[in-house]
Amino acid sequence: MNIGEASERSGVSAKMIRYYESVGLLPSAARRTNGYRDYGDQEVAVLQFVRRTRNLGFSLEEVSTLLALWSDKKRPSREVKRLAEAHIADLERRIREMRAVMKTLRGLAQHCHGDERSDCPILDDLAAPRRTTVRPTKRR
Amino acid sequence: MNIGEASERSGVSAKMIRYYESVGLLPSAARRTNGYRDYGDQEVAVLQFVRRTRNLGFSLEEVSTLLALWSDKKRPSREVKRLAEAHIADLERRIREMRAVMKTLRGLAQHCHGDERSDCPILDDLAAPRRTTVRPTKRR
DNA sequence: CCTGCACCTTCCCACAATGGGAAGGTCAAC
DNA sequence: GTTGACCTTCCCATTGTGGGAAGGTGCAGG
Repeated sequence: MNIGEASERSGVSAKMIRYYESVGLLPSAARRTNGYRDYGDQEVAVLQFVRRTRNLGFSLEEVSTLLALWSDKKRPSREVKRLAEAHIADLERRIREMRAVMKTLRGLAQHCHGDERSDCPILDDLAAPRRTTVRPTKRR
Repeated sequence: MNIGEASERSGVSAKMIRYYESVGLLPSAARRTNGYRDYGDQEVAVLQFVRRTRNLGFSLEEVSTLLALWSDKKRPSREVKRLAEAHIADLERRIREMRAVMKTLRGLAQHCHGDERSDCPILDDLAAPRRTTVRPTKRR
């Protein structure tokens, strides 16, 4: 089947399928005589795997690792689990950070009238924080 | 003072200070006769405002708006509050999404032995999900 | 006076992952 | 044969940040 149909079946855009191939996440697709890429059910299954893994927030780097583990029938499941748990820990860390930011923002917004008046504790605090503000954190 | 000192005092890297200027977030800095940028306490205060606002996760676009509101003494505080609350809502949405993903991942990881054995429900599920998986969501 | 070092300048490159779009080839249906 | 829906590759933009090159400046010590 053509890339369009593979895209539709897998839920991965044609653009991304070509991109994944170009960066080596996927093997080079078979080509027809006219130069068109040619996909089978096997390839669509891989694309779906990629899409689902991406949907869970894994980076392409991690997807690549998971694809390798997937095709390695003898891999210890430990490795997969470790990857999943590292990802969970990462999500937890990011949520904690976002929560801290929210807390600060809520505190600020609470004291802001939010009406016609011009005095605004939010801006005042951004200009010179009264240590209720969260500390900077590594971004990712 | 030179850009290096302004950077140190504000916590914004020299690289970023130049970048912010280049994209119009900040006005062009004054220059010495030798071409070096020259900063005063005023400018450092602005840089600190930017850094703090960035630390709260606002985009440069939003920082720009907040800077404008900050310098407009007559703005209604409503506008600032609205921006802050929109940002809070955005954080909430993203946290909800990440939580859903975490739930899925925890469920998968739980059923994976994580030892020498090779069978792994995580990979199995990525290959063909048994509808405990989160649905795709708009990324941002 | 020269040298070295720390600073400054601009400019280009890279990242991660995705979309937009141009210029051109192909194929099927009408 | 033309039209329209595909496909191909290639380049550009995004967001925000850092790395690094090539070259100018300024000061301190010899």
